[in-house]
Parts: sequence; C-alpha cells; structure tokens
Amino acid sequence: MFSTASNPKVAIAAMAAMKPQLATMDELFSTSPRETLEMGEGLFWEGDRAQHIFEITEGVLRIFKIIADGRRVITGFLYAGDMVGLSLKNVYLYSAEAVTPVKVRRLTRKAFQDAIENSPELRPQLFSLMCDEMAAAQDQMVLLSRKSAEERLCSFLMMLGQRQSGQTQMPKTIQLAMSRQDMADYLGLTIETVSRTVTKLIQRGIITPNGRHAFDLTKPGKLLALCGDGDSYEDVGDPAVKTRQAVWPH
Amino acid sequence: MFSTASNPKVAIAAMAAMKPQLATMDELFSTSPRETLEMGEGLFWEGDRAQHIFEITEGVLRIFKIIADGRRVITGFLYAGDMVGLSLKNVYLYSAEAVTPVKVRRLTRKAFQDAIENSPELRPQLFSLMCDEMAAAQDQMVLLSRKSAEERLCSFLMMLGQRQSGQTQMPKTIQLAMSRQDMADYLGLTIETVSRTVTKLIQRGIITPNGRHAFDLTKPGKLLALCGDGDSYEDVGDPAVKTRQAVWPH
DNA sequence: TTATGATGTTACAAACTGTTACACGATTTC
DNA sequence: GAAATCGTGTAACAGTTTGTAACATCATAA
Repeated sequence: MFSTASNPKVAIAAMAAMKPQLATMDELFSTSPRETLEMGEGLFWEGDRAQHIFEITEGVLRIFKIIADGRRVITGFLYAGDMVGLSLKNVYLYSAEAVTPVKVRRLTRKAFQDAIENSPELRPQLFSLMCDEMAAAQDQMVLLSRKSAEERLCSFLMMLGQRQSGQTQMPKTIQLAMSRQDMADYLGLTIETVSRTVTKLIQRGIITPNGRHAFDLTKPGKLLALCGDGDSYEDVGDPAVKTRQAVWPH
Repeated sequence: MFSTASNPKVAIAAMAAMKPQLATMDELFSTSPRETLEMGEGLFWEGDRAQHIFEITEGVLRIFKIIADGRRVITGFLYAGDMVGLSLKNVYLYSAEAVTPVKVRRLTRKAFQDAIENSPELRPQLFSLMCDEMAAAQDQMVLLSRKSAEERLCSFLMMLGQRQSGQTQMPKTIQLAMSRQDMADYLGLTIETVSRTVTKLIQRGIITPNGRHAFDLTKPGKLLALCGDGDSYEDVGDPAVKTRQAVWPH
C-alpha cells in the first residue's frame, strides 16, 4: 500500500499539499466562513451524525453529556484556537453549546481527514493536540476522583489563569466566562458547594471578587498550594527498585 | 516537505515499510522480545523519561497518578492488546504497574513514530485507538462526577464484562483481576464503600460471588439498569431547534 | 495443623456535600 | 416603572460517603 511517485494517489496527495502548503491547523480552516453562535446556543448534540470538525475562533464552548435523571457532566470548556468534533465514530459522543457568543469555522470530516493524511506537517500537530487533550482528561479524573471541593475550585481557577495568561505566569485577574452552574457541573459539585467554597476563599483573602464574573488573585501562591497536586514525584525515585509498590497510607 | 521518490527520506521509508509490510499495531511489536513483570512490579513511573511505547501481550496493568498526601487515582486498567506510554511529552505522565503477572513488548518512541509516519495503514488505527481512549476517559469523568457508589460499581462490572466478552453479549462470569483497593482507587471510592456496595448487590441477587475474584451475573439486565447512563439521547431530537438549552431540572 | 500477614467485611460515628428554602440584586418584560 | 425572571448567595437540615476500628477470611509458611 505504500509506494513512490509511480502511485498516482501519492502524487495527487503531494500536489494537493503543495498548493496551499498547509503548515498549521488554523490554515486548514482558513477557507471556511465564520459562523456565529449566540450565548447558550448548541453547536451539535450527543448522538447527532458527526459530519464536521469545528475550530473555535472566538468565545467559549462547553462540552457535556447528560445521563439518567438529567444529570449533566461538563467534560470540558473550549476556547479560541481549540477544535471540537474529533472522533472516529459516526455520531458525536457529547454535546457542545456556546457559553459566551461564539464564532466557529467548520470542515467536513472527510476534508479534515484528507488534509491530515496528506500533510506530514499537520499529523504531528494533531497527535500533539490529542495527547494534550488526553492529559487534561486524566488531570480531570484526578480532580473528580480524589480532590475536595476546595481543591477542585483552586485547580479550576489555576487552569483558567494559565489558559488566559498563555503559559506565562498567572495573571492578576481571572475571567469566568461560565455560570456557577457550569462550574458545578464541570467540577462534580453542586452550585451551592461552589458558592460556599468561593465565599471561603474570598474570606481567607486568597481571591477577591472583581465584578460577578472575575476574581483578582490576591495570594496566587496560596491558591497553587490548595490545588492538592503537590509532591507528585516526591517518592518516585530509583527505577531500579523493581518491585516497589506505590505507597498508600490508608 | 511532502514529496515523491526523488526525496531519499521517503524512498527509504517506503522500502522500510515494504519489508515487513506492517498492517497492524501488533505486527509493529512482533520483533521485540517479550518481557515479564511480576505481580505488583512497575513498568515505568510518572516523571520517568519516556523512551518507550509498550504493548501488553498478557495480563493486566494499572495506570495511576499519586497526588498530595499519597492519594492514588487509577486512571485505567489495560489488558492484552492495549498499548501504554503514548505521549508527546518527554516524561511519562502517569505510572504503570502490573496487577497480575504481565508480559509486554517494547519499542523506542522513535521507532514507533517512524513506523506510524511511514505507514498509511497504521495511522488510522492509531487515531482510532486514541479516540477510543478519549471516549473511555470521558465516560470515566461522567462516572466520577455524577454517579453514586452503586452506579459506579455496576458500570465497572459492565465494562469488565464487555471487555472479557469481546464486544459480544455479557459473559456469565466476570473475572476481577484487581484488588478492592484498586477498584476503589479507580472508582473514586474507599475500599469500605466498595465492599459495602458489593455486599448490597449480592444481597439483592444481582451478582453472586464466585470465588473471591469473580462474580456470576445473576441479573445482567438489572446490572445494566443500575449503571445510571440510561436515556442519554431521549430528548436529543431535532437539530433545527437551535437555541435549545440542555434541560437541567435542579 | 497452627501461625502469620494480607485482604476483605461489617458497624458506627463523623464529615463533607447535597437538599431545600429563602433573600438579594440585576436584567428583562409588559 | 413595576413585576417577573434569572443568576447568585446564605442558612438549616438531611443524606451519602467516609474514617475508624474491630472482626472475618484467605493464602502462605512454619
């Protein structure tokens, strides 16, 4: 199946790749028109036929599932530059709604797959994206599995801060695009517990409310310490100690 | 960057791919020797330099992270045929230990990446694998975020059943390779809660103990009903209703 | 067989989070 | 501009899950 220029399929692919010379994911979507979503509007629903991949150009999107009794679980928030809809299944595995007004561009799954398959530049980028997504999912599992309400809140604020600062140091102010209910459904808490915990953090002077949907980081160091993921590596030492079990002081 | 046979890199890659004609992930590892892990032995640790990708040939592996206070979160169990160590980072993002005696085969990351990059057969398979992993991670987030202890247990047993039956219908008996503590750390519960919940399911006649590490499915229908993920799609209807919000009866 | 340690089970009190109810302010609607 | 609605904050109470401890069971070795 793999061949050289004598295979017309490869030759065509090569030519296709030469024309726009796609080097970034963003360029892939550059020919698509921008579409607008109002606040609260849905982009697609769990179970819909998955025909497109989307790139977010502006705004914040929430990804969620609904289970029995109407319980909602938000599995992620997506910001400008992120992509949604990646999957091999024929239906979307989750729903997507606009948290704020949102602008997206879309590509058919086929166009996307062809572009990836024909671009040795794009493939590692896609792989990298998926790995990052997987790492984020695992961190979220840790949060939901073993962290207290306070640790969840602090972790969430730290994540938002890092995302807004773009990998540099923490910003002074953290913007919350989403409602308390969205936060609760993302953190596996109720809205009341979110409220209580936020109040406690404010009373302890760790954050200061700045309008209804933003916080100033008064003590960013404290916030980091309260995330609960310190010292992960502390006792992971000599790999030569083969039969060591994880220490579990229960 | 994309070219035809005039590019020696591609030509070499083509030749390399022609020799073994790699069509499945399994074949990729077929030249590597099998390595053995004893029960409880570690394969790698979170923070180690990530130099290899592993394929599990036999046995069960647990993937986990440790956070502050020694709290452990098992993010997954891996069985024969699964791969571990996929990531773009230079260090492993989690630890891997043998739950049962395990056999693995390894490939350097570079060898793996080259093989993927040079095989249009393997790429979709890898993509598919990663998508499945992502879907499983999201299901796990739902479980950890909003399911009760009983729902978690039932979901876990169903998952094990499906894995053991190989996508066909539920088997009569479900084998538990792991300890109660492992189950607890995977389901976000304590070992006591796991015990109590298992006892309840037995008393209600839904499962029947079959030795210490296996259950017979007396009422598989009941078990499925208790998973808590029914009716996810029930009100996901007309995509034309654009501004519909998810119903959230709180 | 008996001893020993690891693993699993059960009971009870305690803690955290969820539930319910109501108050407040901002925005929208009429 | 008043009323209704929505999102949010606060409080008392209830409930599930946890933590602690004791006990039971199993596997292995003496």
